[in-house]
Amino acid sequence: MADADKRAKTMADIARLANVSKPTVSRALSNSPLVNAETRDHVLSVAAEHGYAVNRNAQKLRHKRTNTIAVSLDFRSHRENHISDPFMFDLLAGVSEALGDRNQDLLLCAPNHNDVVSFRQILNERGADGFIVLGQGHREEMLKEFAATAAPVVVWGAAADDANYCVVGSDNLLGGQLAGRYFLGKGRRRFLFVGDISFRELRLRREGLQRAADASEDEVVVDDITLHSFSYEAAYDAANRYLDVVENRPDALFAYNDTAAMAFISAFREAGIDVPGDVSVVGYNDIPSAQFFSPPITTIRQDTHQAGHLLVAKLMRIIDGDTPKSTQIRTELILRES
Amino acid sequence: MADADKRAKTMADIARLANVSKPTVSRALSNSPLVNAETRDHVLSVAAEHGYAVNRNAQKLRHKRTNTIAVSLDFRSHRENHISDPFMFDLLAGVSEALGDRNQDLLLCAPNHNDVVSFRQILNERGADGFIVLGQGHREEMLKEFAATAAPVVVWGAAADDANYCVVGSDNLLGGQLAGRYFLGKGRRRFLFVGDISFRELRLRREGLQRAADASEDEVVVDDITLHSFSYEAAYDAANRYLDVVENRPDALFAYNDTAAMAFISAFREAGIDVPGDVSVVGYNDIPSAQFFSPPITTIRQDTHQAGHLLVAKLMRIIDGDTPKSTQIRTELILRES
DNA sequence: AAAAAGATTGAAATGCATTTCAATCGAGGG
DNA sequence: CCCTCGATTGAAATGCATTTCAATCTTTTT
Repeated sequence: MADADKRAKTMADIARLANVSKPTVSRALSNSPLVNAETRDHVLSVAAEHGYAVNRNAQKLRHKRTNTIAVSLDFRSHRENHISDPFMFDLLAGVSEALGDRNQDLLLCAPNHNDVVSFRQILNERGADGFIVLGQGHREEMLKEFAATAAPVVVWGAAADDANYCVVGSDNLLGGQLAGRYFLGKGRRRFLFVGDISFRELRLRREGLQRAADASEDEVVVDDITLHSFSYEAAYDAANRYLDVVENRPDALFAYNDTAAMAFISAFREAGIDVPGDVSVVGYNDIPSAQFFSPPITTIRQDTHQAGHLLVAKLMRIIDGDTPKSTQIRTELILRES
Repeated sequence: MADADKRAKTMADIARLANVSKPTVSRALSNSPLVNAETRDHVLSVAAEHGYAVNRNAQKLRHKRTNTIAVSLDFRSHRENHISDPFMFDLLAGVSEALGDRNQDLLLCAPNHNDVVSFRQILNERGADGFIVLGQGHREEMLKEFAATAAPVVVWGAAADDANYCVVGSDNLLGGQLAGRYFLGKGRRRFLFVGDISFRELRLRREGLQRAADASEDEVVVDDITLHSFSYEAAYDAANRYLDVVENRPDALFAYNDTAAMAFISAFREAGIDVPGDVSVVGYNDIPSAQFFSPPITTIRQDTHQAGHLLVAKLMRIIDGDTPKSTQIRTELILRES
């Protein structure tokens, strides 16, 4: 408190004030056994008294490690998505917590371009040790190239068989199977899958649904609607166009996320189709509004907390030179009224 | 691509490869007029060829500025809030975009403790130029102390008259007035405000509601329910307890956010009270589920995009030594069915 | 043609913390 | 009593980019 001088204190200042040398201060602060206990306590008290804090940039420059992890989040798709999907926010919260536990800084990035150069630049220029990529996208090839530049990276999503990078994601196949079994249990036999299967995650959900259908003794058909936008409106429009042309209406609908499920339910009801009377519906992600929608939506929930911790744990191992395997997180069906 | 050497290139490497000195490389990269155009192009091409990127840490060390802004976000209250309020996510998206535009890095922080030391530490140790505080809280005193340490900080919320720091926030007073006038227009005369007025923002919303009531020619009463938790359940329970004891039921309800509005509507309906027949309801924030709730909720929307840009613009001015005034953002009533 | 002004460039210093390596001191061994 | 070892400490080097200041080379001015 007795600091008239405005300039921030440096380690040299503390050294002078404590009558020791810079290396001793450095060692005291890092709790090195190379410094006498008394000396260390003295230095620490002087440092505290003057409110000294190490200059992280100098520290990062000297160490080759920055203890900073870049997290890329595609806010644009969030905005586009009229009814925002809070799922990514939960994931971000999980990652933030996990990084905090490990004393790592979180650099939040919204890359302008989805190319290797942009990603590589973030790592190099912004000075991050590793990269966590959240948010789906058609980026498998790009990420493969990126990982090939020896970039420590972990991705949220679904792993390709030949992926050269580590992926943490939902058990999409199981998610689809859970939905399918739920439908079968309700006596449903005409499934409809809504989603763009050019995304691997969604293709797997579709595949899980199919497997459940194939496992049934009765004949079960699975129809598809491909959506090319993530917005509520796009889903709503697609639902209406579908209702105009469809011959045999489905009695079960599995949507790639809760937003799309809501859009379809609204369109169905307006067309006089009852949910859950005529059609059973299952969504994905268990976003908060799912439980307050009318009817409350049966959906697939993922453990975002676990996801955040896994993403971080794996990335740290990669940075340390290890090559951890991809993993899928806990995935469960939340039974509600749809 | 012809780099067998794994070690990242330094500026000295590029200087040698381009047959110039380090200062020339530095100037070429920063587009300084102090370097000949031809020389600059040559250096740039050599740098690009070898995939060189400046070491941001060395750069930050040398400049006194880090071009990094710390953003604190209280994920805990987000988790507590059972139905998550995507509002903060929107705000974060706005801030992220605005920082990106200005080429500033975004360091996302979830401070463990709400004390000056923790906040100061983030600024000093993490090496950020300034601080954006998102998320409400009882922190006015702490932030005052924090700002008094000459910390460049901008806060999302409501400004106290004697605040020594810059605040950007909703026009809460107007928000309350809009709700009140909406009720009056529907012939409502018994208002109920739901929220904890120990938070300045909510106190102002309550005050706006009161002013609208006072401006009416008829007699209008305003009742209060104070919630001490932000969760959906807490609001739902409070609604039921209220219904047990209340003598004269309200005919208009203004809730501090959309989640609480939903909880009250659910409780009211279960008690046989019709919304909007018996009671008109206005929420706050216009979260996505507000429009899909049954009935779709009339609510107060804030321009989060503008908010993000304002927060950043003001912070940059503070860092440059200016002292911008606090501001309120656009606030409007979204008419729906409640 | 000499002098002054301007354009380019580089050597060395700087920012701050960490690390290497050598120096010092007292203790235990022979 | 001399020597070696361990403990403790500090001087100097290091990491990388930027900045100051002086040096060199061109032009322009008179």
